[in-house]
Amino acid sequence: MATTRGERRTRGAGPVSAEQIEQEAIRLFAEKTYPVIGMRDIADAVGLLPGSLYVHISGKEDVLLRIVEKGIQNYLDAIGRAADSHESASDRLRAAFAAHFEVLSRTPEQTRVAFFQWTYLSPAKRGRVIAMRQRYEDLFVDIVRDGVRTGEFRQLRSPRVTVLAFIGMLNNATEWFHPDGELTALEVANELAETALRGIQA
Amino acid sequence: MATTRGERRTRGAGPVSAEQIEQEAIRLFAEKTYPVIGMRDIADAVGLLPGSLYVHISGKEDVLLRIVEKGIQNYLDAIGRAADSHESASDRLRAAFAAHFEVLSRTPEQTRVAFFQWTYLSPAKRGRVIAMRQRYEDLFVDIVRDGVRTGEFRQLRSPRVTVLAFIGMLNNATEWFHPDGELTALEVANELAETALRGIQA
DNA sequence: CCTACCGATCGGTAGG
DNA sequence: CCTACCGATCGGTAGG
Repeated sequence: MATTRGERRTRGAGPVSAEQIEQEAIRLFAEKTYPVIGMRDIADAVGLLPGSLYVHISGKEDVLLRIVEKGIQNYLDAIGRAADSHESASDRLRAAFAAHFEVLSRTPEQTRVAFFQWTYLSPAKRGRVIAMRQRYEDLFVDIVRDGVRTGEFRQLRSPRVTVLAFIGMLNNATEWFHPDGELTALEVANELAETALRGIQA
Repeated sequence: MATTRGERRTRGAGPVSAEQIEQEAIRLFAEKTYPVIGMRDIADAVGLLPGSLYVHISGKEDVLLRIVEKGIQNYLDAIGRAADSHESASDRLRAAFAAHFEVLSRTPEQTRVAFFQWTYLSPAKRGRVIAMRQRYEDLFVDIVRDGVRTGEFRQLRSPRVTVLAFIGMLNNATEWFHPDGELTALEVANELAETALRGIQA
């Protein structure tokens, strides 16, 4: 029941920064989830005593908020670039899938926290996160609607449900994709984009 | 920060059963997740004092285990029947999607707990759950492999990745599907099965 | 950045 | 099923 806490960092390894605290928090939250990680676990990981964390951060929830916001922003940036080109809807969807897996392979732990643990934020802090998630969803909605409009994609009975299914597929890949697995991020992205596109092309 | 606890049940509404405790726990875990729900919350919901819960249950984790195991079993039963017929692989995949959404629409909260909160079980109790999840996955793997073997589906570069994507799509639907939404469970299942099948058919 | 500590809350139990 | 309570742990702070 009691978690064995890791050893303290060796002293003299330099002063601790808020950035380092976030990095260790990402690792711990991704491994065990936010509510079961204590400030004492984070303190152990960076080699401070619990109270000393508050020199660098303002509170536990604030650490989570920063991790989540930056984590989603990584996806908005990468997929935003992919969705912005003047290529066909098919090529933009392919590029969006590739961008998604590229970010996932670069930040797998932060992705787990950002996609699945933002729900632990108090209502007051959720607003911006929900808006960011909406923008992320809209990037895909726009591509699919575009393709349907130009006739590149077939008339879907419910474009929204289809997009939610695609996004769910991508989000859930966080649970099984390993950056150092048999297939590279690009290979997995291409495989899934191929199936998704065949599924909706006219 | 502090959760306002619900009121106690009116006394005299009959004795409490383990079944009722599980039902309230499903509701609360689905709403807020296992670690942030206290035994005091569950006690309030069923109208007992915290200590009295232990007349009916042996511990918090045991309640979670039962919810998770029954929750997954619902899917194994329904999808197992769908996957067992002598129809084509396409029809069996369609039936499996329909069965999935039928169970989801019947037990949305238990699904949320079973699919996403089994990770809070201690390693000792995870074994059976992981085995059940594997059987669930294999039901889909078998259908897809079958279809590829008979030439009904195209040669996939990675059948496993494709199946994981389909399952991820279904699992993630737990987050957006509403039983009383615009589309029925069967309509959503058909829409997604259509796209998935077009994606992999030869 | 540490020492020392706060009030609150946790899952669970003894004894009736 | 309640009364009364246990030891452990939680996020966070005062004062240096």
